Amino acid sequence: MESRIDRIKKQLHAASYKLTPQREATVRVLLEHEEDHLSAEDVYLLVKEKAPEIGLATVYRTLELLNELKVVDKINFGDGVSRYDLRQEGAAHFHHHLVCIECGAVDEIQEDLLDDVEAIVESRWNFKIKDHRLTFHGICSRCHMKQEEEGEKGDLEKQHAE
Amino acid sequence: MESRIDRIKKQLHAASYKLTPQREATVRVLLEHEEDHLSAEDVYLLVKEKAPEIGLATVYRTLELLNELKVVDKINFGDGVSRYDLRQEGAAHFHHHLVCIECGAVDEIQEDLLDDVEAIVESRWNFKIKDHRLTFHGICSRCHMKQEEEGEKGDLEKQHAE
DNA sequence: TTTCTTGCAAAGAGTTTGCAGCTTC
DNA sequence: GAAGCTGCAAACTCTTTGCAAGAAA
Repeated sequence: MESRIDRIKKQLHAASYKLTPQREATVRVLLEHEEDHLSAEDVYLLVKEKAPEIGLATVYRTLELLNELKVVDKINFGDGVSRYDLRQEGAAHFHHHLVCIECGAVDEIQEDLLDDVEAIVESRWNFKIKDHRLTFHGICSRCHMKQEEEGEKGDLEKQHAE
Repeated sequence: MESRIDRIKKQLHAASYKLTPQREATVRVLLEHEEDHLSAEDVYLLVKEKAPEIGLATVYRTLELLNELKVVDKINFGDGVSRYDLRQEGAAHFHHHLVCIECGAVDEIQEDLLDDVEAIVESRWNFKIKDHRLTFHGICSRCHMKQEEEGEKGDLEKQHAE
């Protein structure tokens, strides 16, 4: 069976690039951290564990390359660092993100949800959409629950104080 | 009648900040370029025209301050520069953007359009939305039209060649 | 051989910070 | 005169680039 890395290799070859050991190590790190939103530095440190001789510049160049080939999407959550997110295979659109302003966690939404909105934008603004970025900032379910617990605790303490 | 700058002044005072001449000049530049998406450097150069002695650091500090007070929103379109966008007065949500991948133009969408999507996200992911960022990347109406014209021109040239 | 790729170090770009001096209340 | 604010320069962070050496076709 053809693995994901084989398919990426083919994509590289199709664009006349090679899958060098450094590039392979980088891709493997991305595959192993598909849920995360790693910065170039993050990727570099993880790749270094497998290929200690790799340089940060190579990681940047590889990520840039993968971005060109649309294997990864480069995204910025406003903290001044670019993050690299593996695109779902065959996904028509880039997925969305939920960024928690309490704990910093980043969750993904794979569902598109934007079909209707995009239809409106394309027709009303006569804008041909090629890609999108949608990020919600707010409080994730985990922090939400934690706050409710603390609220109850507070209530209990108040009761004790009475 | 109370002007927009007066209201911003009040907001500053409410948070115990002053509207110094430098801050006022910066705010005025933002008001005069409400349609644009200026970087800190852009703002700096424009403010310099009115207040040549101002320093870049002051502009950064002022923009940071205005961002805190939610007078402006800081946004990043992926070109490695932060841009500062005046928030519509009383707007519940940050507006959306259309970034043209041909000419780089950035247009704004003031309509919310995301109500339904946000309702789904809040209930299905149990995520309390506080803010959002939505940007579409694609071809703006102007470039679109230009391309069609060129297409026609191309067709004509083909006819001549025959 | 020729072309592509790499690691290193240096450079670049954007942003933040330390600090002495200046305002303002 | 205490507190806040400013301009300047230096520092810092993230990213890109030049280049000589190395690997692959």
